[in-house]
Amino acid sequence: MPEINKEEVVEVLETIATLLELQAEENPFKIRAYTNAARSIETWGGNLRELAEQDRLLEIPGVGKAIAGKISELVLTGTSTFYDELRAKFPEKILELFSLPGLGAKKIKALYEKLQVHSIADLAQACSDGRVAELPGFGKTTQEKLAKIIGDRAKNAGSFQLGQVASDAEQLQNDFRSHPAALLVSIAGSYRRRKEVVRDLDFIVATKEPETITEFFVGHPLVESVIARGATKTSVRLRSGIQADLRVVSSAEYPFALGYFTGSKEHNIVMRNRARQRGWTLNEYRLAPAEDGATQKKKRVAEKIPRVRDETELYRALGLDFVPPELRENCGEFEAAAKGNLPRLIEPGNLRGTFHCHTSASDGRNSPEEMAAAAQELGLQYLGIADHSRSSIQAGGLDAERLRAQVAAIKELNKSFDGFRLFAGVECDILRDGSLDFDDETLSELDYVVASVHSAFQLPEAEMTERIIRAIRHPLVTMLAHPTGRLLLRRPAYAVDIPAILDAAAETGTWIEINAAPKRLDLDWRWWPLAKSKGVKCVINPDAHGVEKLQELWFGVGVARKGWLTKSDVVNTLPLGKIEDALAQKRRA
DNA sequence: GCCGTTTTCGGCCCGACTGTTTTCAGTCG
Repeated sequence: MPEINKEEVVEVLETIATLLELQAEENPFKIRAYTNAARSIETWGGNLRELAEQDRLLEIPGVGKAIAGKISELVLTGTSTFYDELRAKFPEKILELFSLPGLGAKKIKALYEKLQVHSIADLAQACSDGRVAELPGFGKTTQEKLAKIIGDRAKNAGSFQLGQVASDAEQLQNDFRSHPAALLVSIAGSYRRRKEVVRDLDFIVATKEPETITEFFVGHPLVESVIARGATKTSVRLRSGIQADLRVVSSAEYPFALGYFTGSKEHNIVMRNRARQRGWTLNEYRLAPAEDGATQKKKRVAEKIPRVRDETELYRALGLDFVPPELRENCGEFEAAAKGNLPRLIEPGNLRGTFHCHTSASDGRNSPEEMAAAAQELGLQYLGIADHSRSSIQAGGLDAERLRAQVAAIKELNKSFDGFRLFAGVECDILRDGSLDFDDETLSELDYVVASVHSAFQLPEAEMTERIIRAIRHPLVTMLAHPTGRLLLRRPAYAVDIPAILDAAAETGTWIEINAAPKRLDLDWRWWPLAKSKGVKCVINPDAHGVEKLQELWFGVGVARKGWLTKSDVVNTLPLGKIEDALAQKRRA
């Protein structure tokens, strides 16, 4: 029987929603119910299989009797009759049409039914034949646009790692802030929420001269072409390929626009509902009295609308503490904010050191001296050197002899520092059977050991989980690096039972890494609330292969914040003296 | 199909922009 994981369940539910849209006369709220359930499960920390076996799927918000039945069938039998039947009604490749901007269910339905368009390839052909322009609701412009999008598709894959677009985002934000007509400036959207992958950049600017600001935006050197330009909203394509949207608003509208366009969509829906409960309506410009009959029918007297000058006052108006953007995913932030229980999230300035860094001894570019100097410039008190072990041949992994030489060199270097220390470690491969790449004698000469998987990614989940847990249980292993091995937008996570990994880490006091390299950001933020509840400690590491990469720690802090972590959840916020104690204690345990 | 500090029925967030129309549907966020 095939194992179905959570991601696959989410995908099935999303696909059901998409296909239902293509069905004639389908209830739109039924479609939304499937989407809601998918989103809800995506962020649910529990184990679906366990829940299904105990008949407790209804505990997941947004999952009712019908959807619970489908999930249950999926996780217990590996298939869903409803899903399979739905899939069979439509051509296999029709789903790929949804990835084209400007095409939604209605238009795809028309293309499919009237032109027998079954795939992107079919659509490209229909465009070049001129058949698309003849469809009602379509036209020559649409046809040309679609043809161009299909042509550009390879170039603009559409999704970007946060780190790929950070420099564009920060530069545009800074340039807006330097503009004399810009009164208030912020980046919004998923970038502000520190999502690991973003599809566009959103900028909110308060100004009395919208035209001036828009003109400045479309003329910015980073801009390649203008997609749409209106009085309040302008969209452009940047040279890097990402789309950037600008909203110009008044100062009074700014906090509402900033909140609205920071999202997430799910967060905004709850915000609007809270406004409605108070007899108000919330949009991207203001809080206003609700005009609709619903409120009157319910004979509710609307509360007086308080003054809102910034986001904090907006949250306060709705009975909430200010919610940091990273937490705005409707994953429990409302319950906490209503009760005053939001955590004080870790900040970049809290980090005192970091552990997982490479040098030119393996596949890094700088020497330990250079890495140490860069770390001190960032204000860190310690840095751990953890080059690859011998099995990582592709990365120039060290054998025991070279490792000993490096340890000796680091000891020597440490004599030259004042108030700073290099730790000698290794990124030790976890071999296929869960054993480590060095013997205990070699490992015990180090200050710490980072264990990680670099081979045999295709193992079945149970075997992979057992392999990693064996390494976690090894008394000389200090921390587990990039626990799922994913490369964002390139390679999926290997199959592994993360809750089981977290249990083993909690039991042995082994730290779990947030790998801050933008291509990894692993362990994912969605797992950290569960990890924290189990008492697992986090370590934020840059996996730096050069001095400039140490700054990527910033992305790791974003993940930690998104995972609700505070300073005390992250071990490398400890100052030098205390981290030395913590390392020694782990060895004794 | 889901949900309920007012509801087990009757709701379900809402506005901008585009391209097609000649007053609006579709898409997007």
